[in-house]
Amino acid sequence: MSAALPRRTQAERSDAMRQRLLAATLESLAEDGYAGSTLSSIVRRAGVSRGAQVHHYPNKQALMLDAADDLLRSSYRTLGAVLLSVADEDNRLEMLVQATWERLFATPLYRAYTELLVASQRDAVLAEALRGMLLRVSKVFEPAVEHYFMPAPGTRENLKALFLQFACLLGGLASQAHLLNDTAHVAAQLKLWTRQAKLVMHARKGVRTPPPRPVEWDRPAGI
Amino acid sequence: MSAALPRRTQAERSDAMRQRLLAATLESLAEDGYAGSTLSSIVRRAGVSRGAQVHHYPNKQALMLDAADDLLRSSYRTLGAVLLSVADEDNRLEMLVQATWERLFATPLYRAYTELLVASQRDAVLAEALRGMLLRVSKVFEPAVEHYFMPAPGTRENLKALFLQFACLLGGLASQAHLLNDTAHVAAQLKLWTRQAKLVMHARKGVRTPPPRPVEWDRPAGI
DNA sequence: TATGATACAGTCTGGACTGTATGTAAATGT
DNA sequence: ACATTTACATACAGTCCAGACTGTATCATA
Repeated sequence: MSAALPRRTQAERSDAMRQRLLAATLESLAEDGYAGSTLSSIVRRAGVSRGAQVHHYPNKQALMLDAADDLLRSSYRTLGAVLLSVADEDNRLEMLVQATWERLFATPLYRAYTELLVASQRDAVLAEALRGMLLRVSKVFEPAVEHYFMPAPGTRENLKALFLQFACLLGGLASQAHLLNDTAHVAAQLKLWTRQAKLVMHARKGVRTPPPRPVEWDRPAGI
Repeated sequence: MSAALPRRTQAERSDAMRQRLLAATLESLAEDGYAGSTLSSIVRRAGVSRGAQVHHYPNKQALMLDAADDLLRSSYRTLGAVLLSVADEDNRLEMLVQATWERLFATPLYRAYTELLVASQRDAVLAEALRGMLLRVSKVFEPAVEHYFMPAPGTRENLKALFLQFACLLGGLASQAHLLNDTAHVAAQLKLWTRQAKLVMHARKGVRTPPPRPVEWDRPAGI
């Protein structure tokens, strides 16, 4: 009976299908890795046919590029939520560090990102895409940092460089976390960086409003 | 004529063949990635036949495990050379940081390690092998750190944690270096960490002898 | 030097994957 | 209502890979 299929419009059908495919792709990247994410396994995971995928994405690279875009977009939104969540906190830096780790780096989505990142070492198109997306993310993240924090008086620390260090540290930590049999190492590392950062920066007093951010990134998908 | 083949012993033949296969495997890992390193491509790169590989390694995983062992062993030796090279330097920390980056992390060998690391997320055997090897490396590196450096007076910094941070930072940096179009970022990050580390530690005065290290790791190959 | 063991070479096959080609249903425009 | 476009489904073709298999050369030993 067509009660379960209440006559969707073409755009709705396409969007829903693309969504399912992208979600399945990111899941598959996190679980099975880049090479293990075959088109067959992805459509199986998404519960759709092979034809649906080939209709929306002519080849594997197109699907991966769109998945990367979706991933970065989603991460941006999470980052935004994290930044909002620390807006009125007192120990803002600790909260930011912890939340960034828990909600961004210690997630399946970051594992998917790792796969794309490693694959981008041999795929120039993917590399260029990731470069552009990261640039857009940082273009919004860095003002947010300046919005919330300032160099400690007497220091002239480059906050951008400090947070790039933070990102690299968390990335390296996440990549090797499964080899460190003691999970306390991670907590210790987060504490360590927080302590170091506090030496050269602190939260701006009285700032409780979220930083500005471009609205177009809040839309779930599509340009 | 057998002039070109001066009657090698069996062990010599085997060792030479394994060496060629391992070198080709690590090359292939760095260039073509884990999934791209097929047995066919590896033996082609090594210039040997398919039968040679299957004789020495019953399956792909065995080859990869031995390659990982060879990689870690080689990295250990490089690390040892780096530590020796900074033995009588005045600005020891800067030298150590720079040399570790240039000779360890900014090399094809580290790219091969990255591939193995990512693959180990889905290969429990490989993960366990890497874990054990890393443990052995750190068991030697950490005493060397204590040998060369000490916490700055007044601080009670954990040098082990600090160098784990260093390793994670360099790892993350190396993984994303190809996306940072400005190579100055890397140099800035190395400087930044050096500056931070100097706040809490410094080189031991008068120490010019290399740290102790187990001899068995100096042998080029084999257990 | 005869015999067995080891090292190496080349081929075959079943399976899996990507891209393509063709067929059907649903939605849209007129 | 009907033609056309869009969305999806299924079948197929060509390629590639890992492991198995068979054959040959080289070495060790007695």
